[in-house]
Amino acid sequence: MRVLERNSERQVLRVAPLFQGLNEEALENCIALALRVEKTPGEMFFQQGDQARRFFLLCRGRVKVTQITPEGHQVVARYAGQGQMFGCVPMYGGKEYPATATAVTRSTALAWDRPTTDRLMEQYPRVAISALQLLGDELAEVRLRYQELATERVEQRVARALVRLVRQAGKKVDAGVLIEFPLSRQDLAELTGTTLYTVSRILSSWEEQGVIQSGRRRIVIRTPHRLVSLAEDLLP
Amino acid sequence: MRVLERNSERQVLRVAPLFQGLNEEALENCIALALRVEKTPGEMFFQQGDQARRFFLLCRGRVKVTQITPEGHQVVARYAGQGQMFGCVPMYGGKEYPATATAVTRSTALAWDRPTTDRLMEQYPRVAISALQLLGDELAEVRLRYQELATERVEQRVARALVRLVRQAGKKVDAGVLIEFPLSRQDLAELTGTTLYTVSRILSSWEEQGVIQSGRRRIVIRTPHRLVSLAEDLLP
DNA sequence: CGGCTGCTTGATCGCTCTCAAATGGGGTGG
DNA sequence: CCACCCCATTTGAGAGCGATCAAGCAGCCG
Repeated sequence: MRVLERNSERQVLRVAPLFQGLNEEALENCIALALRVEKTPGEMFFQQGDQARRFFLLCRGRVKVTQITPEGHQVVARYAGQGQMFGCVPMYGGKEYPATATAVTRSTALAWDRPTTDRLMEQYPRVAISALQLLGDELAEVRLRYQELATERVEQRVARALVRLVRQAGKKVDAGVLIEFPLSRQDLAELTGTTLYTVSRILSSWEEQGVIQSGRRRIVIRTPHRLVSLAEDLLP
Repeated sequence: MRVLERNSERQVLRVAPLFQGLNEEALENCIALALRVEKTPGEMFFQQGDQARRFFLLCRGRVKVTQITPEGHQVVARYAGQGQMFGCVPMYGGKEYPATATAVTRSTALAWDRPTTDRLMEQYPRVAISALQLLGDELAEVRLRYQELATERVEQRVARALVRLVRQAGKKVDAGVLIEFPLSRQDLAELTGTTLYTVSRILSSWEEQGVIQSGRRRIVIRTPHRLVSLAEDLLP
């Protein structure tokens, strides 16, 4: 059992972007230096404001990354999936985590502490290069979402968010495509910069039109192409 | 003259975050490999969609980085100042520039093409580390602005934007603090995700209250502390 | 089966966008 | 040096998107 888990983690790391180009020996070395962390839904890997001691790579599950303002407004920065990094502040010298990471499904991650991180990047420059690339991609992603938030209507933003979630966590079921982790209206609202009420109204209207089918913290897209045209703001 | 310019560029590079920790010889080497680019106000270093051949480091002047949506809505990502990088896509392997870079004052930058960039990062790992850090800082900055856009009112966002601009481009004059490059209401609107009309109304109201004094593409903050409390949403 | 938690829906309000028109400052060309 | 024109800005009026508040509903877990 223990060994099986270790092996599946190895599989994830082998294809994780961060470790691309490393040979088996290097990979083994990285794994050996990692700490294994497991969380159940609702548990947190770290909280906003904590000392940033480690960075994480998600092997299994789904992690919600959120930020909260002094006034108590919460926004969802992203949902991280298998093979993605989160809490990567230590890689670039930040002191505190600027966000909270919460498991939304049972999740296991590998974590490296700060000195180990530095050592790895020194020893395997490819890792630093990959990190640079991943950070760049993330920057582009956030910029895009910023632009959308600044210029698009709520309905379109919600559609876009769903399209993205489908791409990274969609699972075919007979009724359509299911987003395979619990996702409330509140979550969607915090992901798109609106309120739970508005999201609820939008989803209700889509349900009437047969675009989706939803339940409590559960969404199935029945006609993905229709959702995409909503996201692109094409008139039906 | 030529030599004087070269020397001032050297000064900028010496303190630029990207090249921190490099010795004189390494610095000279970097300079030697760079291309010098000069632009007058309104000219562009590159446009969104162009092949990303080089990355830039601004030695003098001010550069506006903008993105435009398919529907033609423009947003300002940031204003880069002396010593900052822009167009750094090549550092992390992107193909096209995701934004346009326009000089707002007479500007000179040094630029490195893609192979040179790779070589520099290989030869001087500190540069890669610094780049990682700078990218990380920028990511945090964008995330913050995203959060603000999602949760704050327009007036507060405009106040925050002005506070930031004062910090990075404020110049003491007898009437208060001047933002030392031309900045229109339209620019401010695109920087804060609102319209030129709303910005105009807000600035008019602030002018009435004596917080600022403004003219055409010109803003002086008379009472910076009042602006800060507007940005933090403290009641006066 | 009870209660908690998430969801729906109605009513209302107000911030902000939109469109229209006028104003004015500054630079340019004669 | 002056006049003109362009562009940034101001201001008003109106509409509407989406937030807010208040209730009621329903699935699900213990």
